[in-house]
Amino acid sequence: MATSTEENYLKTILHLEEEKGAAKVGDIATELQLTSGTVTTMMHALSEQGLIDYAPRKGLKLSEEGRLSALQVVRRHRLIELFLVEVMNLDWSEVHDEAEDLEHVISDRLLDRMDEMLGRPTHDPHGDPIPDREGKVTVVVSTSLAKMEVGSYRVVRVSDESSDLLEWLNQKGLTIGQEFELSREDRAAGILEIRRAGEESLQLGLEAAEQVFVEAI
Amino acid sequence: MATSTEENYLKTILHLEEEKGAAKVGDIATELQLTSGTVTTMMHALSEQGLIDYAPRKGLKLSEEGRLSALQVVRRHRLIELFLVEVMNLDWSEVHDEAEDLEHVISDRLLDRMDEMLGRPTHDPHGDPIPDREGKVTVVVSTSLAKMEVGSYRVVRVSDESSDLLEWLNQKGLTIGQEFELSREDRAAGILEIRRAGEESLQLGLEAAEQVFVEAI
DNA sequence: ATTTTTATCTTGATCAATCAAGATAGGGAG
DNA sequence: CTCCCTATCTTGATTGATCAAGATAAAAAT
Repeated sequence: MATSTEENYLKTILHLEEEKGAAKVGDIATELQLTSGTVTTMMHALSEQGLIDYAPRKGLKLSEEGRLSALQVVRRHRLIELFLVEVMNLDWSEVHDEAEDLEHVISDRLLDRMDEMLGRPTHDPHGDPIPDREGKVTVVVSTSLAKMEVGSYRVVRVSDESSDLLEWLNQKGLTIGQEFELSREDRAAGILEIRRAGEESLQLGLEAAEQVFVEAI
Repeated sequence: MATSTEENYLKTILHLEEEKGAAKVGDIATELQLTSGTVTTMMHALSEQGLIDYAPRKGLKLSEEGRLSALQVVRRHRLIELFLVEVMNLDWSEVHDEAEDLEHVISDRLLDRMDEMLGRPTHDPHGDPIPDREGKVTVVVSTSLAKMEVGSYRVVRVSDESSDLLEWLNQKGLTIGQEFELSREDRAAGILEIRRAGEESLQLGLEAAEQVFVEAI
């Protein structure tokens, strides 16, 4: 139905709606690295197909149908990422781009095989929830490490935007589920210190900590 | 480099060159279900890129570079098919279309993981050879069952053109490596009879037998 | 040698996705 | 209330892939 270009627009709109409450033409353009004129054109096309409610200059939002389509794309993306990590033994830092391409091409049949093989998982390698076939998502409650005070925490999610960060975290063993102690927060210097039993303590910049989401334990 | 459309043209040209000695504009058009005008246009583009040697109205053939590109696409296609059968447990009758899409999208990194996981295989699920990274292929000597006389044979390759036939063969256990006896050839009626120890005998039309390649044992 | 056939080529048009450049509307500044 | 800024929109052009219809050349038939 939707072309892969359209799928990418839908995914971006969903992302922006979750991130900032609403998606604006300019933000979509920035995220997809396109000019706003191009985005405007596509908004008409998506509106035509009933995938978004669009009132020129007033705003736009995903229709129920559009939201479901977007969630299916997200589902494909995250299942593929998990498959690449679990089955193909790729690193969590290198699966995003691959999934970005595969998500538009994989058949429902193959996707279901992956899903089955992985035991109908609910979360991808970065801790993001995998929508089920009906588009339902299990919400993860977590707060950015950057906002936390000294105490004990568990990593529940890491933003997959920066593969450099993912690589570093992986190397340091700070993966999903990992428990640690936030032993020092030096806000002035913008540095957090992390400790784990039997490991050297780690220093982490606030920038990076923004991307790591944890729950208290 | 080449778009996936171009990759499909290259693959088709390679296929026709192997099949009939040379690829003609009209045959490419038939195989890809396009008009010959469209193909002519693409011939200019491929020629421009040095992927084929093209003399309008006189003929065309893959250049060395084009042949290597085509072989890489074939390699991707066949490795993916084998992966889908061996790892994802899909049936050999349903992997062709999936591979057709995936072959243009999968990264070299992921492809190599598959290759490694499968133990650097040399043949796909239909018995077709998988070109190596340099484009070298291990040729399989085999003759169509349709041309054979009464005797003992082993299945070494099956054309993957008809998924119906593949399904039927699979159901009857006539898979790659299977040994059997051609017990009767009734050319007039266009029917062959096949026997295997402890199995009921099978009747196979010449049409179908054309697609099954065997070696004498 | 002339005609006919048929494959191949060319041309003009279309569709999706895009950009650059210029037009416009709506919200805030004065 | 008027002006201006900025986000959004419109327009005209481009690129890749395609088709339909008509032109042409090479081969085959007479």
